[in-house]
Amino acid sequence: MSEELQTQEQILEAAKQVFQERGFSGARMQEIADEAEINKSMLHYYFRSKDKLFQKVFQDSIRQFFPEILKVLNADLALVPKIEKLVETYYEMFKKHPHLPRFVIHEMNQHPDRFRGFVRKEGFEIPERFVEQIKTEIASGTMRKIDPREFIINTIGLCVFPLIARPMVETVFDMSEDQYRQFLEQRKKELPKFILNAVKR
Amino acid sequence: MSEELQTQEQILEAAKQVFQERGFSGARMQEIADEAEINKSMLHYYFRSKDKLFQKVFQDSIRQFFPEILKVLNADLALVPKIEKLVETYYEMFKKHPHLPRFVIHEMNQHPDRFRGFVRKEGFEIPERFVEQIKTEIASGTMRKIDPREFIINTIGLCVFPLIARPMVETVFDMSEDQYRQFLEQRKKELPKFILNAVKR
DNA sequence: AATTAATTCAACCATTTAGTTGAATTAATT
DNA sequence: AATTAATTCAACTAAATGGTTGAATTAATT
Repeated sequence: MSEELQTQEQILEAAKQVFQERGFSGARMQEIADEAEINKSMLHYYFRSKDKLFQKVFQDSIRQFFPEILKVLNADLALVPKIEKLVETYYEMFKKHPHLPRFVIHEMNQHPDRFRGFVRKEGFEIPERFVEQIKTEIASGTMRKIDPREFIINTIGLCVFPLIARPMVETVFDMSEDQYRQFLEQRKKELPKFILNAVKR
Repeated sequence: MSEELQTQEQILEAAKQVFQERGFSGARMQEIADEAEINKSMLHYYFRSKDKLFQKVFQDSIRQFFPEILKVLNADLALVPKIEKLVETYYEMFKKHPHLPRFVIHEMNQHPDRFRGFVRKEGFEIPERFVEQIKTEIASGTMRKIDPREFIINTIGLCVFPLIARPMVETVFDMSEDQYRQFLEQRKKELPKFILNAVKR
């Protein structure tokens, strides 16, 4: 009894790591079991099947990914500090979960309907307040006219892309691991400038 | 003999489709054979193994992806028409190969060293001329100061992200397939403005 | 037409992998 | 201490999947 929570947590942690790194079809139950330092049959004892376990991990991943970003987007902050905080948030999240964004992107494309259904069910609010904020900024002339959806997608894309395309970035610009990390640090300061300049009047 | 090229081409076309959609680990040799309307053993007759076939498809995909973009980046064009052409090129490529960008991103992250080696071996030139162009623009004061690498990554990221994150875009903004396509069309005009504005002085 | 070479495929094999089971162990309860 | 319930695992099964083979067919060459 005392072990239950710990074991389950251990499994989920291991499953998260393996699934996020290799994707559903690339993941092996044995590898998850090894990672969790338990027997393979425990996975089925706790989660019934690979698919069920994956589902749980995927949903947890989305719950980790979306609300944190949406919270910042909808926060009660002026545009400039909001963008700065958003970039910061993304890069902190990446440090802890380097495979998370690519994992979500890959798997939601494998099962778009399942993804859609889950997001709907979970009731993640659209970044409504942020859309309103953008409209207000445009109306008051502090921001040039732009479709708020474009702005949001651009902002998130700019945060995510260098993370999921890491091997390309390192290869094309001939960076070592360390130079890449350094590049990201520099980027944390530069990116808000880029985004804000793009919508300045 | 007369069939050889046709069959091989058929296999490659089918393999490209299946691998790009499902990834290496998600792809099944049987599905590729079905798609190519041939027997499964033909795959091995022509390509020896799943890995060899995948390698070929992956390399062809990169050959399709990189040089076309690099050609535009390094072209002898002023900044404004160059960015416009780049966006146009990306969106045309996506229409023909909707899974290509995500496929390359996913697989290069699964085997970054293999990717690195291949890009090196293939000798894709870094976008040197474009880097020079950016430096010149900055020096002459037509562009604000920015690390050319940042600018290039931002530009490509902005092109690619809404394509690979399609289910998210459709879900968050509650779009139908058709609305998404329409959104991309609109975006083709808006994106160059965003990029150019971001680096305007 | 006969011979040779290239091409195709149904049936098969070997390995991997998800999933099961029942006995053994451990923990909780009486 | 005895009983009951929860937990763990080694060994197993069933199915999926990559890969092979050899005979049959088709095409090219003489």
